Amino acid sequence: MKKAVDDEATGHSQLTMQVVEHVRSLIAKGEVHPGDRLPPERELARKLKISRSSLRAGIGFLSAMGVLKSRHGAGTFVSSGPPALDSSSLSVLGALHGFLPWQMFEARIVLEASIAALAAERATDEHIAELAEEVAEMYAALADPREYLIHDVRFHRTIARASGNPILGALMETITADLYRHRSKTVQNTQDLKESAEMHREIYRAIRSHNPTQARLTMEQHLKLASDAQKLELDQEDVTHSAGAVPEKSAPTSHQQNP
Amino acid sequence: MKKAVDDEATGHSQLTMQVVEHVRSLIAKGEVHPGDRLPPERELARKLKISRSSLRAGIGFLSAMGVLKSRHGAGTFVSSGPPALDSSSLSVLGALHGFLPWQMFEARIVLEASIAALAAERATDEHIAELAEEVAEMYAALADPREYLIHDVRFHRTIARASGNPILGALMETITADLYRHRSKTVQNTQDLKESAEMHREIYRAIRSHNPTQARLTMEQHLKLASDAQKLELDQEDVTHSAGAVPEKSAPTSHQQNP
DNA sequence: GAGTAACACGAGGTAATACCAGTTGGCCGC
DNA sequence: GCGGCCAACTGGTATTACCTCGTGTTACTC
Repeated sequence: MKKAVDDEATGHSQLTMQVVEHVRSLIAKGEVHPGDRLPPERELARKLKISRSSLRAGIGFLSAMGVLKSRHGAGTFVSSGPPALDSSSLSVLGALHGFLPWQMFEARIVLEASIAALAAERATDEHIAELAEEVAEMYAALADPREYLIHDVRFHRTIARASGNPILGALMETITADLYRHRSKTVQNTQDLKESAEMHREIYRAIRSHNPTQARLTMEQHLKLASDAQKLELDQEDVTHSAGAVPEKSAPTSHQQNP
Repeated sequence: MKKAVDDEATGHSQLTMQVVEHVRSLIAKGEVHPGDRLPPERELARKLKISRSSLRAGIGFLSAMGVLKSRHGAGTFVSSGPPALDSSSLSVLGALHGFLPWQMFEARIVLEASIAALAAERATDEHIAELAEEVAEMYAALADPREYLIHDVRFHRTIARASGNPILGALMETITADLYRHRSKTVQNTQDLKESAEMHREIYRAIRSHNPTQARLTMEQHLKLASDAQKLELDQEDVTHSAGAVPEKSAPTSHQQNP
């Protein structure tokens, strides 16, 4: 009997897919939930009647796309949190096809603007209340950039949830996860944070009044500013790293992170 | 209150990442191009001073995200064609988090509409000429659904290229690839195709006249219709497959995503 | 001589096994 | 009772052997 759900020319071997199918059904049947630990590899391999190597191939596949996470010595766990592809997906794909930073930013803006518009249409009172809370916390954390960032992220995630479309949310997570890798080193000054908080408040208001157009616009505006700030960081990093390798204002044509 | 903002300890083992890095640099340095064949596993393993198992873990990782494709007996190849994540990524992720078909369609509409808008801003004369050609071929293939589909896909891909943002293009490819899996069985009748061709022509005209708003609107309109048609197919498939198992319960768990 | 069938070699796929390296928690000694 | 140590888990890596599939070559047939 072949359940072969997904043949396709992808070339993934059958056993690997069998593992994927099994894990999928485990979750679909509610036997394991996000955050749960899977049975140990040796045991699972015995149960599936395959070797541990093959099982590991399947587990590798799933963790490559962010569905599973293995912790050495502890076990293999189902990812919790918002759905998202593995952060390195885009990064590697980008290295292949030469994605440029501005394209990354633009993709994020496009996605989040549309998400904000959807959220303005569909947000429930609970969502709006959550957003209000996060905005408040942002104002309260103006002096603590690390704390601010937490609520910043939560704000955007809440909007994604309010949009009612987890797929768009997942794509957003995938992109931002890649973007945040460069960040978190340099912290913004209080000045910038205040400005940022105000923009978040505007976005919140647009969503609260269920005005998609306004939500889209303010979100675009917000992210454009944020992007510019981050681009500066990137350039500085570049200068710091290459230390005179390339003169200023070098062609941004090869800006991918490259050790 | 926990400081949840994911640590994103991806958990990918070092050796796996070493392989990823190596392949990445191979491509970055232009030593291999899309479509090329990589050295055999045994040889690569020797060169990287790691075991074949570990190498295979890395290769599995890369092919899981659609960067490499292994063909049994032939070798391992770098993916060619437009950049895209592996089609099964979204499929598996969707199975886990319960993505619904309409969300898939909506995500596609959002993406392609934005892409069309960008394309209207940036399309070069060459792009526009290509689009014109594809539209013409669509009209010429009204009687041959299979041929029509080819040019349909090409039309959308050309727009993605014209948008100047390969990242958005990759996301689009990822979603549509998943969507097309259900399709291609049932072919549309000539009636529908004619209508479809006309809409493509309208999109083309909006892009040619560099009118982003119009391009976005017509693209949205087009995809909305296409989605409706495909939803019907899906429903029929459902009925066919489950044969009266669950008649109308197409949405078991409305969009929940966070426990 | 042209076409085709069989073969051999090289590639990835799977398996079995041993051992390495973090995690965890219970047990023992102070 | 408390703290540190050790043992039994866990996943991670390495080694080896063998299977299956592609592909190019060779040899046989017509």
